[in-house]
Amino acid sequence: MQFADYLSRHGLKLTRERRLVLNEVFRQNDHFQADELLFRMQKKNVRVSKATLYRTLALLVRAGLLREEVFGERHSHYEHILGQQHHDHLVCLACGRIEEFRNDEIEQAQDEICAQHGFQPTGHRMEIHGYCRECWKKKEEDGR
Amino acid sequence: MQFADYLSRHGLKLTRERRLVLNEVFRQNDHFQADELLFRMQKKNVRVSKATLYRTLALLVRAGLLREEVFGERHSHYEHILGQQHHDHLVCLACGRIEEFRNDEIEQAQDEICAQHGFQPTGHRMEIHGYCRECWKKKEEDGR
DNA sequence: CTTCTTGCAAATCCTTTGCAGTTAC
DNA sequence: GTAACTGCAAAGGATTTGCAAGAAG
Repeated sequence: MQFADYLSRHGLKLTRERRLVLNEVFRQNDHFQADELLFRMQKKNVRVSKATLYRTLALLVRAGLLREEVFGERHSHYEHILGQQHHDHLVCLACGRIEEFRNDEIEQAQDEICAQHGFQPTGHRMEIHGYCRECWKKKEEDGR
Repeated sequence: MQFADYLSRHGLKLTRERRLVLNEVFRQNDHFQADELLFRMQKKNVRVSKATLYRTLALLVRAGLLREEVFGERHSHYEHILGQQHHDHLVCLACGRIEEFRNDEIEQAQDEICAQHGFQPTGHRMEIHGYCRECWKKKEEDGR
């Protein structure tokens, strides 16, 4: 298991709590926040402390199994990496929903920009903020 | 003055403190953080409380004079809008320096994506993370 | 004069840390 | 065994808020 490997390679231990968190993380199908995950675990009577949850999420990020995103808010969102390819995000300002997209032109243009600036990229983040179809419709109907 | 207009249109007052903050904000040539600004003002013996500073920055954002950016960290960065056109950012992970760029292909591709998703954009953020020329060179020289 | 503002300190939100007891290897 | 881990509660950083006193219009 990738996580187990990462842990042993670094002299760390695979504990009951880490297994529980890992399990729940990979049960999520999209973006989630730390306290959401904790809440879901508590509902199932899976007890892990907040401290351990945060510590384990950080570990999963370092192990390359989880991606951390900050969407212009003060808390992090996470999404797991399960054979997923890179993508970017549309963030709805009304309902908070996050849609994903991927566009090769943008990816290419980025490489060019980096080359022009002598910049060595390690990653990027791109978000488009606005209103999703439903929320925009609602806004229009409310007479703006 | 744009800010004065905004204030009176909204029944708000142009106070000494707001003038002081506005002044300092437009003296910055690039990205800054709230506490940096406060520190600079304190050095000049321009006294404004932290609370008022934050309240005024929020006001300037609402008035459309200031742009708030969150660069994957937990605190905001700001930059004023002074006849500046829209641009995106290259963020160096080693020295924290922020370079700006603009690319029309990317802007266009974004419009297409929004159209495809029925998404009504209000703005976007794009950051490329990595190492600037100098920091990359240093890294290479250090034997990686 | 009335409403909006200010500064202060306390509160908030999310996250991290110190520590004493507990567990994986 | 012993180094790494856990939960707790307290600390942390950035930002926000309640309130009584002070200015703007």
